[in-house]
Amino acid sequence: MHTQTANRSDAIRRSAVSSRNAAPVPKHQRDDAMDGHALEQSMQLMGAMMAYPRNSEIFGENEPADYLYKVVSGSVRTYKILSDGRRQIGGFYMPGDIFGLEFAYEHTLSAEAITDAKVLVVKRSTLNALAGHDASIARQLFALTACELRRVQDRILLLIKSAQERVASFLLEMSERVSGANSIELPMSRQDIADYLGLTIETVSRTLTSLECSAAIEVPTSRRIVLRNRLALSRMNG
Amino acid sequence: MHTQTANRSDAIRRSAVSSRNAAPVPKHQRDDAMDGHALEQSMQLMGAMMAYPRNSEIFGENEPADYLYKVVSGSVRTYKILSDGRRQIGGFYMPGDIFGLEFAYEHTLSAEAITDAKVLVVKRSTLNALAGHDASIARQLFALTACELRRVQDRILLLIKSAQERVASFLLEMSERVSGANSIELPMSRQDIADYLGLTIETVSRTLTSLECSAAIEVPTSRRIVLRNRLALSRMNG
DNA sequence: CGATGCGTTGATAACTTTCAAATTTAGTGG
DNA sequence: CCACTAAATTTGAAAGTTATCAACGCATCG
Repeated sequence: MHTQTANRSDAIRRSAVSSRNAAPVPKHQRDDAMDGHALEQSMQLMGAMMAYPRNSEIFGENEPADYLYKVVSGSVRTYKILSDGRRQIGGFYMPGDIFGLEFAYEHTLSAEAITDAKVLVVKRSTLNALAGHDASIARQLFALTACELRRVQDRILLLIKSAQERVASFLLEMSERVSGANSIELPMSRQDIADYLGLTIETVSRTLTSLECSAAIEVPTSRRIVLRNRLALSRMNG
Repeated sequence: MHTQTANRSDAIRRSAVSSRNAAPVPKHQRDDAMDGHALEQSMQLMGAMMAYPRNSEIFGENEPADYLYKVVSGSVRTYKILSDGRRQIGGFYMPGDIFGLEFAYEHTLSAEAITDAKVLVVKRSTLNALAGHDASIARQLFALTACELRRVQDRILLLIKSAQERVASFLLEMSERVSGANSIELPMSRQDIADYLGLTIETVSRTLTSLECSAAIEVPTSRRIVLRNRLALSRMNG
């Protein structure tokens, strides 16, 4: 089923690159990237730590994609502004996630800090050179790319579904990525969520209310969401 | 479904023989990788030419992604069946196009011949080995991947738009890819188009009718479409 | 305070799907 | 080659979903 694949790819990405992240990664999910933390260590070693204030730009569309980025703290969104003014969010990145991996010579998206964020920045050419010497780094870069592609494909599957399915999928995805626990602290606004899911903020808000009424979730504050009935949410994923 | 695998290994053995008769490659496919035809030539040389009848499976989801495929004649669709029975089409591939480039160890999509098709099949490991020796091949593989990723991202942008915008975009895309001319012969059914755009066949049909009424296109037969007003179609793209 | 930004809620309109039926096209056997 | 059946496409009417427009509540911050 669809949820399965989404969760799986997330887990792979996180297991490959994240270890300072508090959330423990179940063992079976590690098997996909067995060659340890070579990439992570390299990034720590060669990377520059940068601090970005809330809503500041990390890179812009059409800039050369010379760097790879790893979120250390805070969170990040990538996005694109369409000619009609609408904004499509490409993805959200949490501590441990790697972004900027667009596999082209220029960025096709812009990136901004959602909250104040610390980001490790590494020159791509450096990593490529390392990959030439260390096959485990090459494998991890390959695995990251495969994950990114799968993530984008999963989003396509998401976008052909109903509003309720999209929101439910989003909550499950965030739960996996932020903590794995039932209580989620969302770093992003309703508008961010709407632009990610291809909905309006009103529809997102109404859908959350409706999920709350059906006892699938609780919304103590607008940024905190508690999953009360995961099974019900999963069933909505088609 | 399973005959294919048997045929495949058969054909691979007599690979060098059958790869002589190559179809001309559309120009746009070349533009993406400037370092000549190294990759193309390698595929011709090392690939096995396979013939797939209409609607037959080329590979299935979850099979190991050991091969790369290049359409020589006919056309191909990749797709995924969702748990609710809906089908999402991942992409259409025309002569000259390369598919199966999913950048993971297993296919995440299935592939079928839309029409009777001839396909050049090359072992991925062979290409990787070649890429190790010939940087131009490596560059072309990289460029292909970047292209594929961008195509998927563009589709996300498509899926958040209205039915009219999706159909208009689809027609312009097909025009680019099939011939560049205004008259398009579509190899795929309305259902294929609908599953590609995340719409129903009725909506696709109605939208085409409406575009015809507004004189943007002509539909002499259901499979042939003539673009009468590209500008109008482009404007719909947002 | 009053202003401002964010989120929620309501009413209505626009759009897309669904279900049903008519029409055209394609394939098959006589 | 025609007739016939099956499949694909188009069209219509009704229902369902989401967007739009407008108003309201609720925090935060000068």
